[in-house]
Amino acid sequence: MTEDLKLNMNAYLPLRDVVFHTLREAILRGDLKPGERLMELQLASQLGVSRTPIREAIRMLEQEGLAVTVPRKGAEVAKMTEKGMEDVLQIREALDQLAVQIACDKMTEQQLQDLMKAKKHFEQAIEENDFKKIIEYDVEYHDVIYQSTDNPKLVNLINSLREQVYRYRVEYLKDSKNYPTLIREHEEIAQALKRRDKEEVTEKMGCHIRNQAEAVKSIIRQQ
Amino acid sequence: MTEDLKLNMNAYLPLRDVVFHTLREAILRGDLKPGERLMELQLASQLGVSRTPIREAIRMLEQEGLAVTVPRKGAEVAKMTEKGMEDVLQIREALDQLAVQIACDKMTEQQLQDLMKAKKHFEQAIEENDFKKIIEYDVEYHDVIYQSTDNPKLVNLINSLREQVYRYRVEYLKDSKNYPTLIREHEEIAQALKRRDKEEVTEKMGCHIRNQAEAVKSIIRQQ
DNA sequence: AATATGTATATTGTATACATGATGATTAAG
DNA sequence: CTTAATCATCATGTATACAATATACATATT
Repeated sequence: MTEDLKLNMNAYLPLRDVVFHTLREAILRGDLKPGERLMELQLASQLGVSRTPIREAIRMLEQEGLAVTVPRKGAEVAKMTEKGMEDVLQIREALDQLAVQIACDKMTEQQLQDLMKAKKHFEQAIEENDFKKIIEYDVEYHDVIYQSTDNPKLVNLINSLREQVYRYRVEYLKDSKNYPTLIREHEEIAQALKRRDKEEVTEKMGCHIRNQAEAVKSIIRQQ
Repeated sequence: MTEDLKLNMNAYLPLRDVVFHTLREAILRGDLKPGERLMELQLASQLGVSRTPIREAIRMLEQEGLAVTVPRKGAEVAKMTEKGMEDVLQIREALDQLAVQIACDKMTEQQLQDLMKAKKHFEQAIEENDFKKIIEYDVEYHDVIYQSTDNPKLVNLINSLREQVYRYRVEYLKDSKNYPTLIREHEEIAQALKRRDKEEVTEKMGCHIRNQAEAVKSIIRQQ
């Protein structure tokens, strides 16, 4: 709550959208922590806008699953239980597997190259121990796969599920003992995609998600 | 637009929620048609509330995928293209298959009985040609399966996908030549669930969704 | 005739005022 | 000292007022 949130006013966008993106980022970064209250007046004065765009942004966060509001009590940043995380990752496993299966059919040569590039950058970032880049290229690696499905609704859905894991997964990516596994899994998935081997890639993606699930759940338990 | 929308004021809920549910129902019933504009002032006067709850409800509809807004132009009921429907149903196939797979493990005897009951009611409604009940028990049949997964996030997700198909699927359910197939598929799925045969139930559910996909797509083409 | 420009009007965007309900502290009763 | 009641305060819920922008139509200019 002590953060000084700032708006990116450059865009010619309704304030509600700017506020929405600002709050969303703050939640994903962990600046706004799970359970923290989202008080309209306070946010309004911090961001220098009125309550109206704040309220509308909160409605949007709500539907994204990033905020929860109790009528006449107010909104707070959504908390994630271990069970909730299990539920989310169960869905993500299915959708990520769907994504790679489609990718086997639709991925272009260009996209395969982009995938290899993201993979390589990810490995370099790990060597350099550049935490920010590790996250960035991990996200990009998966993005290439999602984009190749040519199904925007699937991409949106997975992204909104990813957001819910994101806040906790950061800890997982900070722990260097996980790196060898991650590199290997990315390699295996990429190779299977190159061979367009649906069965193999489905299996490997399943492992990849399930490993994350275990790690993230143990992080939640620690809290 | 000529409809007289009415609010269910009985509930002790913020107006935005009441408005949200009202508009959502109107969209799903087809009273508000795809592409129809959602004008704040007009809706506000029709529903007898101010613009504020209308606006917040629209933000919620937006995130549900039932409305689309262009900044400074306004909101309209989301239109669904054939490609969009394909995309949605591709996701639904994966998630409905996930649901029945989980159901194989978790479904209780009670839930199996509820499933058979919904199936029987569905068949009766078809015999009586009671269109409203046909829809009602088709929804209930699938709901029993979803509930048995014990994964509320999955249930929510599938429901929001279902809504997007709903408006078009109604035509499919009106066409009596589809009934024998539907009855058979429900029977097959129920039997496979009873035997807790994951492979079989996955396959049957896939067929069920893909058949719907074809039908709904042809309905969209006709428009 | 075609394009550009101006103006009116309708609609959305934003701020603010007022109403209502929740929360917590204080006080009175037991 | 405990408990219940009351009230003050604060946050949310809702309505309305005002500002900014888009749209359509009329008019002018080339």
